Amino acid sequence: MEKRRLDCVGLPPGWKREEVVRKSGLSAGKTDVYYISPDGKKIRSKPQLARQLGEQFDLSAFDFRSGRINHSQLRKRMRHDSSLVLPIRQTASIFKQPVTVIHRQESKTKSELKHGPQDPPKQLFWEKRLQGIQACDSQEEVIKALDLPRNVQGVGPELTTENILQSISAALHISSSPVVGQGNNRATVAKNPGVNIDVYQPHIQQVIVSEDDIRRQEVKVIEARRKLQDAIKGIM
Amino acid sequence: MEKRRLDCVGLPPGWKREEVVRKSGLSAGKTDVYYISPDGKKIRSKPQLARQLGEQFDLSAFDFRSGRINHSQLRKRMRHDSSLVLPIRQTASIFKQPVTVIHRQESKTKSELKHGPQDPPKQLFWEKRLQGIQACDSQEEVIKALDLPRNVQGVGPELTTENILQSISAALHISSSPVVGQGNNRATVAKNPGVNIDVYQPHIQQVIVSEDDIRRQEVKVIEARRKLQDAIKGIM
DNA sequence: CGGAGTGGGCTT
DNA sequence: AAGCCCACTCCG
Repeated sequence: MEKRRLDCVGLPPGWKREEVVRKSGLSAGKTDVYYISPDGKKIRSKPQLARQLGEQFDLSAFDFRSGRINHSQLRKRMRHDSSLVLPIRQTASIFKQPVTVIHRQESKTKSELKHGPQDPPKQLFWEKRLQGIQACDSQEEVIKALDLPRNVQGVGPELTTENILQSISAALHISSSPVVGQGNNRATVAKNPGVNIDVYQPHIQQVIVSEDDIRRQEVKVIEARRKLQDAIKGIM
Repeated sequence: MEKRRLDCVGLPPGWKREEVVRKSGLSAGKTDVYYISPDGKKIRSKPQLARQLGEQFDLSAFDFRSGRINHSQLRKRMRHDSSLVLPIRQTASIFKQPVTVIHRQESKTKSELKHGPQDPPKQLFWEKRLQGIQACDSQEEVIKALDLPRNVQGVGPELTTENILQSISAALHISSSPVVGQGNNRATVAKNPGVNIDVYQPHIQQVIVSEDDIRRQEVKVIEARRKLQDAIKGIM
């Protein structure tokens, strides 16, 4: 029998993946997938793989059948919990990676908490968990990240451009109220993020938009619309 | 595991029904129902059962989960179509049974039919399809049919007490106008049911209600109310 | 490869 | 939201 044994992207080095096609019976034509551990042991299911690898590995996003990290799985989970669930960095491999958990300062007493429906506490800087995850198009080409305009400035500890973009995207996606940035300035926030950060706003300073900015944007939009019209005329 | 495999009332002999409770996972506690065909094949859904049994069986009123003929299904259909749908006898099994179809005499021409919204033709004596179906209480004890008062007399061919009761029940249930019985007498109807029967009325002669009848009924009601009051006092 | 047992899309 | 179906997983 011809078998394809290949190193597997989502797994530690040394692991091989194998596909076997069923040749007869009711399930003829279906394939069974299994994995060969570095020491030659045959693994036939995801639970078995998890047992073999141990606690250090997070297989929640690993698709056993395809052998890849399943991004649609990730999206499914996110829908249920907009602030994500676990303080575990989301990556494109199954290695669990340490992440600093920053607890929000709890100023409320228990009796105060009893009144009204309680929102779960929002983690500060949770967008950092998205670090290293990149969008790609249908051909799996990674889409280049945007550059930030000069007047958009991060507020918070060690924020990369990537972090800031993710923070803004998340705010636009999740929030139903205006996205305006942090009211407090950088120095204040640095002193005590737990108190001085507005968790409902992205980690950027408030951006001053001048009349000139608005006018320039209007010109751009009109320009873009004209180009689109021309393009459509060219097609029809 | 302990399984209850039982012969199933609504199905041909030899079929067994089985209930399995889900023990783990997100759906723990839910039950799955399946059926074992006489040759041991496991059937897991109603469409699959229909495929297995073939055209000879009418599962429209069969409730897969409970394994019974579903009378509430029947009622649901009646709401949409007060004269029922198919010229198939409704029984307590899923076997399709032959039934004599009586077409209503069509005196209208096609051009006449074009005007206004058309009611579907009402079948005469369709209540006969209900023959053999009996009400039962929650302990599955069959509820004894009522006796008819002497002044309630059937009008129509070969009507049993059962037919008449069903006809009256159906009229009370379906009709929004007064239920008064047939205007024409028995002899006239017997001559030509298609013409002389009022399909919107039950198959009974009009009942003469005298002043005396009314007075007797009033006494009965007052008596019943007093007894109910006494019973309630006894409880509280 | 079969089949019990569960997940999850789709319908009501 | 609840339930029905189906397809899949995982282990014998």
